[in-house]
Amino acid sequence: MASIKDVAREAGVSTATVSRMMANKGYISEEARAKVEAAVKKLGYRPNRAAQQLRNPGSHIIALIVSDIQNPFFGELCRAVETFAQKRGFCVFVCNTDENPEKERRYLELVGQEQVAGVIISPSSQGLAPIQKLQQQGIPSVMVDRQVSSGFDAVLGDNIRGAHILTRRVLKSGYRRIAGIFGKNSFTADERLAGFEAALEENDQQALSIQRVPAFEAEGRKAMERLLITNEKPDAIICSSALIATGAYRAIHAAKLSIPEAIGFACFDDPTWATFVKPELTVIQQPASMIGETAAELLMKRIADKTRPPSLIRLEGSLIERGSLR
Amino acid sequence: MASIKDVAREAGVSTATVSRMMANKGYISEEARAKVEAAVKKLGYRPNRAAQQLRNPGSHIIALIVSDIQNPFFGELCRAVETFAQKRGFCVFVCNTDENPEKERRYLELVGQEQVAGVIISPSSQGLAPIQKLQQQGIPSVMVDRQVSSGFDAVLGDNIRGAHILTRRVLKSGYRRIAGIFGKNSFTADERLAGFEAALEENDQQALSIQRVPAFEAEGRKAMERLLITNEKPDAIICSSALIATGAYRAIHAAKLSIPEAIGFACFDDPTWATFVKPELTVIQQPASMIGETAAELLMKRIADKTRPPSLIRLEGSLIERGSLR
DNA sequence: GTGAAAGCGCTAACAA
DNA sequence: TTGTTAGCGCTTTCAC
Repeated sequence: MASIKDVAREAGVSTATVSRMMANKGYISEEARAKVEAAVKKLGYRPNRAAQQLRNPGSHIIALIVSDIQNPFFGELCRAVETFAQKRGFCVFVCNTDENPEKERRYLELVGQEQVAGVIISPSSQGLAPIQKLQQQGIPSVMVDRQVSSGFDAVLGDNIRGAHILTRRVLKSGYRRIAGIFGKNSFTADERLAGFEAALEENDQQALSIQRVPAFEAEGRKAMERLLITNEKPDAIICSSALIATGAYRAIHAAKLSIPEAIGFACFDDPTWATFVKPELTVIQQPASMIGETAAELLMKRIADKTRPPSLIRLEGSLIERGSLR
Repeated sequence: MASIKDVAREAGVSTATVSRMMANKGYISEEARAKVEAAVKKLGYRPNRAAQQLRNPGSHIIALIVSDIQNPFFGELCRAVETFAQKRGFCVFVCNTDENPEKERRYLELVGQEQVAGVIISPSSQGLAPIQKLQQQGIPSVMVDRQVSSGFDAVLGDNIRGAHILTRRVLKSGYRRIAGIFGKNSFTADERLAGFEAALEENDQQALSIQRVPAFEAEGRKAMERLLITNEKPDAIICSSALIATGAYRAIHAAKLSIPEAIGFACFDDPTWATFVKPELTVIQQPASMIGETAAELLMKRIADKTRPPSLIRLEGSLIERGSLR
């Protein structure tokens, strides 16, 4: 790999001139410029980033650390972040932690070393310490989807309100034996559960049953099956995520229960299959793109001004009424 | 940020000793080790990657450049690559090009500068030049899902054979007016089309109609609608991807055509909704995880030995027979 | 408008 | 076992 010295020699100028020319800084005679350009081309010279970074730390890279790259929510979020960042001249590196705190720690450390301009992260519950370290290094960061501590920038879905709205909608249809299947060890599931219970309480109701399970399809199915063999069966179900809903729906289907008559069904997220089943599913759609874009924008602001006070932004999802509730 | 000098001074040793200690190289007395460790902790010292990289180029990062991070196929592939790479002590940065050759060029250049250990890429059709540049820089790379040129490592789905199998299956059911809706400007769609036509020809048939459209749901729907208003309607449809199939299926549904009697339906990919519709969809499932893992493994091999001859690996998908064909 | 030279933080000979 | 030193490739004064 040709270095700046090689170019300087080839062009018959000093390295300083080459450097100035590469960075478009300072004065350069047309003659020198032409010579350097020719040499650069001839040698296929590309400045060494490591050396540049050693001299002037910083980069135009944003790290986006997500907990599950296969989750369509994060897919949509990634895309939104990317699009916004590109517009501002930043590139995005996406890292997948698989909800694994150890991987998360590794990636956080890695991006710290790589001197990224900022990081957007959906932190695991144990993620506070590494993020604080990031702050200490002076690397701007914003959390998305989950908040592990206040005092940092964060962009979240309004889970409580979303659950509240969805639950009220279920009640409005006259369902009274309402069961919920919610994720376990999950920030969003906790919030959604809180909204669910609050809405119930405000209407002097209480949940028939609340199942908390790992957010996998199989678990959603098992939970639903459990619900279906009890003496007092639920007449409506709320699921806290698409994966859980997928399993729960299959169980209902297998039991040949008619929706919405025998049982009402509603969930968070809006998977493709929601409009393929009959009746179609009533859901709270998460504003994933909006969250991503907002987070990217917030990060840019913090990069520009590290002293601004942290903001917490809540973005509302929308209730999409289809036919799975009476 | 504390530097190695600060640590050396604090510990009362030379920078060389600190360096050796950080890298676990060479001999260090217990005493020195303890002093350095204390100083490191006290100062919160972290080696500067840029400086390290300047001295010893290279990293343990793999770049995974995908054309559409929202596509579940790539989601699954990412995860597989990640899992394999982590096992070998590598981290993965995922970049999303959105099928945009300009973004692709930028990312390829970026990861070249960042001196990643290797790159796995699903290249756009214009992606040859930047990849060759990568090779010149000596950065190992392997292509997945698409091949833009031979002479490089590549791991691909066996699209031709997959389409061949699927088409034969359609023929076996006695369908004879078979139409195909295939992606446009797409390597995989081209291959699938070739397999489709070959299978037809081998059975002395020919396609009733071949639609080539951008791979979006709306386009799939429009193509299907077009097919449905012709005089001679197809009695079976093959779609080259999930997104196209989604739209096509909606059009069939809207037209109240019964599957598989009035019209047979089959497609590539295995979206969640494939088992939510009745009858469930017969599909060719792509071996996304397998492709990802194989690509990661191949990349490791090339990193270890840059002179090995390039391999081209074709991985078969599996025909999943459900009820959408007679 | 240009060049000489110092130095970013680190590592690897080599000498002690 | 440890320290001294040179230098990785680049940018940036500062003097010419």
